[in-house]
Amino acid sequence: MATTDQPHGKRARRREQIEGEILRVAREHLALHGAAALSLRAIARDLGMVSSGIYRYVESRDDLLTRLIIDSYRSLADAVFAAHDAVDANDLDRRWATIGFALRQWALDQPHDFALIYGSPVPDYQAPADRTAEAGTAVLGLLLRLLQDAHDQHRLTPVDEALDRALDDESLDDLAVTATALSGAPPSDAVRAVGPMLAEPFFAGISIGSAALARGLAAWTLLLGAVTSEVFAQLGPVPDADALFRLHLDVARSLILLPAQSSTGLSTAVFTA
Amino acid sequence: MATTDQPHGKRARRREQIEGEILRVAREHLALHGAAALSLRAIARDLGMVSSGIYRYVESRDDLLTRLIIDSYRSLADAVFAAHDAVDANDLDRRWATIGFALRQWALDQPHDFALIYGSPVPDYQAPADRTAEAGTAVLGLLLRLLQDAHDQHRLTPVDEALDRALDDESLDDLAVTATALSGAPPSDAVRAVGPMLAEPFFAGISIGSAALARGLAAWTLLLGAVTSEVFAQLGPVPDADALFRLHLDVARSLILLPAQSSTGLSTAVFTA
DNA sequence: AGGATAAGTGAGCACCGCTCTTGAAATTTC
DNA sequence: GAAATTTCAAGAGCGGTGCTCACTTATCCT
Repeated sequence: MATTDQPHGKRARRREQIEGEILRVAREHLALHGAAALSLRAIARDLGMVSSGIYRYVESRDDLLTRLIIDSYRSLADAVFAAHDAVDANDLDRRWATIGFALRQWALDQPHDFALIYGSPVPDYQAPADRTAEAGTAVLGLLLRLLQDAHDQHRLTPVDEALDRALDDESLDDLAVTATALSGAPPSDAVRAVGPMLAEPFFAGISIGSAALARGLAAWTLLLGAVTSEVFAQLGPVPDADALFRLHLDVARSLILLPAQSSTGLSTAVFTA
Repeated sequence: MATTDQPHGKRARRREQIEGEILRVAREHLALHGAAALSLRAIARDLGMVSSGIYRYVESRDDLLTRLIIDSYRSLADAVFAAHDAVDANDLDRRWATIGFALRQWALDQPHDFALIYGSPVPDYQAPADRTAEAGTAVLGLLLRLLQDAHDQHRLTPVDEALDRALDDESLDDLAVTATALSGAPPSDAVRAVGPMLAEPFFAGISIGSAALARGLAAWTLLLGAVTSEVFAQLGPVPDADALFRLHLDVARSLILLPAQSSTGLSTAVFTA
């Protein structure tokens, strides 16, 4: 009965290194030519190994894509969290703006990575949710925390606003199923209700009511739509993309945050300087 | 000097027919397997011609893709216009809801077509704007007309709302360049300012001010983001996707339309029945 | 009728994902 | 330490792809 479960000899070390190199070269190719042009043979060639050799490390092309997707989610989450955590936690407007700008900048810096996770799903297969869910929800979880803090500071856009009146009760009830706030509801129900993408850890301690969470989702959708529109150039060449994005970001902010007493337009002004 | 410019013999007729069949089969394959799996050889095989023969009719794979993109834009525009034009022109809320639901239904019915035009751009190349611009802007033009009508009926969400206050003057000026309303500006400037996607014919007779147009763009972005989110399953499996979409649609509506006196929630109620 | 033009054919190039066999190396077991 | 076992590199090969080219045949135009 040896104590070592996993091997650790020179072979294992070498394997780990090669796996890392494969992922590194794959990310290079992805950044240069996009996911569609990603070729296992080309990666193997770059690494000086024979084409079939790469299948010792990668199960299939889809498998490699899945790893890249997870990696991209992590990269995005790291960028957004780093930016967000460097901001005064009490400045809700700035936190929202920071999340938005960090997401946008990350997407513009590595458009192929963005396309990988928020563009059209690859060919037939769709990323196995069980491998991408955890990494994919991080940013959304951050938004939830922001909503919770806004709730605690009484800065949430109130429910009786115009846009909520337009939602009749039935719709709101439906939403309570779809995007339930889960105030007090056990996390297991959360997973069932909103699906694996919005899973357990992010709903812990969140209690903001279904309407607020619904508007949070709308803000998120608008933010993501704005970034998508810009990265994919859906409106053609836009002269002042910055201004357009600031508009979208501010509209989205207005869906969740009441304007602070002192500063209006702060979230944009901060980044205009 | 013959009077006929284009040939019309039995050869031309046959060519026209074959071109149509190629597009038809291509659309079949697209619907079944998606754009990434589209193969010229397979199409040629289905048509009983030898693989190289298809290059007499199609310049390249990208060329066929471009035709499919244009076709998809047309198909989408047809669907949205047909639904929209069957609605009372004075009922602005219902017109907006109809546009949104028609877009969503079209996207859900043919997700691969939707991915083709609103998903990640194909491999390296991006669709030549000069061939896709006209078809691509139709729906956006419809939204502009709706905004203009709202303006004329004094139903536009006013400029001094909270979300506009947040936009400082500088931002609004930037936007006036980006998404200028072009009140009175010559169409040639319009093309230069907003790019080929928002080209001449759609700005004829539009005079709603830059702020309203900016909010119109935000509404459009949110709508498109909502459809993208659903078609690409970006939030994972959502139990009540209908309710979530109605929420997004209503939030987007609130960005451009003041609630009518009599009916709140009408736009959703209409389609809930 | 005859030359120009267009369409169909098949071979071929370079690439792709992926599988299988074979021999060498590293590791584990005895 | 030697044998058995697992892991890996390498190569050949299958069927698929986009695309080109030379060649024949059919249609068109004068």
